[in-house]
Order: sequence, then C-alpha cells, then structure tokens
Amino acid sequence: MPSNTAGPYDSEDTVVHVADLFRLLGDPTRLRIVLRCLSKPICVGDIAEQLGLSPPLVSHHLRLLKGARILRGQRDGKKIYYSALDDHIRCVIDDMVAHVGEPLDCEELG
Amino acid sequence: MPSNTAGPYDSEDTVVHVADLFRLLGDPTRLRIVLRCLSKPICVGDIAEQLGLSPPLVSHHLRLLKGARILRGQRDGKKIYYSALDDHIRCVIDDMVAHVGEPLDCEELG
DNA sequence: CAAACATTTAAACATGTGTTTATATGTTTT
DNA sequence: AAAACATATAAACACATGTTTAAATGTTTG
Repeated sequence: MPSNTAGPYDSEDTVVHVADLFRLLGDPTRLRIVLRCLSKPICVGDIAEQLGLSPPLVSHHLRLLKGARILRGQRDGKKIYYSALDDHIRCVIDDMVAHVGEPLDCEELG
Repeated sequence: MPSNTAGPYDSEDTVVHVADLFRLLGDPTRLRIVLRCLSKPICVGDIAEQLGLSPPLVSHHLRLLKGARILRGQRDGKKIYYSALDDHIRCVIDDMVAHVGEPLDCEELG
C-alpha cells in the first residue's frame, strides 16, 4: 500500500504503466490498427492494405502494441494474425467512444 | 458518410477525436492531474502542491483537459475547482487499471 | 536448395509536445 | 483603488516519437 495520502491509482508504477497504455492508443494511426484487430484476428498485410499504410509502419506499431500487452500475435503459415489480448481494451475504447458521444453503430464489436 | 468498407469506429473524425482523448491521458503528469480530480473537485494550487509541480504547468495541462471536455472547472472565489466532466473518464481509467492489474499469466504471445 | 512471400529490424528524418521561465489576467480584501 | 493572491497565457527550449527508406529475417513452395 502507498504511504502517502494519494488515491487508489497513485502508485507511481501504476500511473506510468497506465499512461503508457493510453499513450499508445493516443496516436490515430495506431488506434486505427488496434480497431482493426478488435473484431477479428487480422494479418499485417491486410491491415496495411485496408488502412493504406506501408507494412513496415504497421509492423512497427504492432510491435509496440504487442509489447504493451494490448495485442497478441499468432503465426499461421507465413502470416501473423493479430488480435486483442483481452476484453479490457475493448471496454476502454467503448467507454471513450461513449464519452465522445458521436454516432456509431457498434454491431461487430461485442 | 464513410465511403470505405471500414468497421464501426473507423469514421475518420471519431478515430481522431478518440485518439486525442487517449493521447491526453497518455502523459504521466497529466494523468496524475486527472486522477486528483476524479475523487473530488480540487483547485490548481492544491494539485500543484500535492504533485510537486509548478502552478503554470498544472494550469497548462488543465487547460488542455478542459478543452477536451475531460475535466470541468468552476470558480469559487479566487480558486477554480476542477473535476471530471462525466463518469465515462472514470470508467475508461478503471478499465485500463484493470487491464494493468492482470496477473499476466497468459504468456502465450506470438 | 533457391525463389517468392510476409514480416521485421534499423537508421535517418521531420514533427510534435512537455517543461520552464517570465509576464499577464482576474478575484478578493483592506 | 491598491495590494495580495490564484490562475492563465506566451515564447523558448529540450526531448520524444511517428514516418520513411532500405535491408534483413523467417516461412513456405517449386
């Protein structure tokens, strides 16, 4: 337990860790990549093609997202399929979208 | 109207907007400031003192957070008390902390 | 084994942004 | 109205980071 008068989240390690996850979701390109991985596993080439990005750029972002335990990748042949590590990321994004309050038909994201 | 075959969150405006909110929570100092405002309204000077930051720096971050409608400020005398704009931010942060709090047993990463 | 495909790595480049410092605005009290 | 306090603004600086380009690694197929 922290010894200061801080709230529940103020452990220095936790704050830095949580901020790091938010920061990773805070880049539009990277967020788009994450969104593509939420509904179903998808390989690097398909992400690149669908988003109009170069494979190296997508791979670079995927590496960061995998390192932060936001996404996971499993190889199938020569392709590597990326998907959400767990459901928390989905909840976080859903809550944030709710905060934004912009019209969305979230049908595929259950 | 999006003209591509994108998923539910891929409206360009929404993605950029959501990413912007995540980016703001992605700085440790700024996240600490937000956390101080979640439990109860708190004024700039108190935040600065409790976190060991300069008032101008705190004010600068608060301005960004207020502009993004993450926090709101209401004046009482010469002090301005900042608090969360709504509960979505609380949910987002709670979910992310839950994500961090995972024991991380599942090391089966590609 | 070699060729073709999918992904990764590394370095260079450009840009964005958090922090500091100094100054200004606004509010209350005397 | 002036002084003291609380917060906000602006510019300069230092650092972090997203993107591009080129080369390398790993996997399957002929």
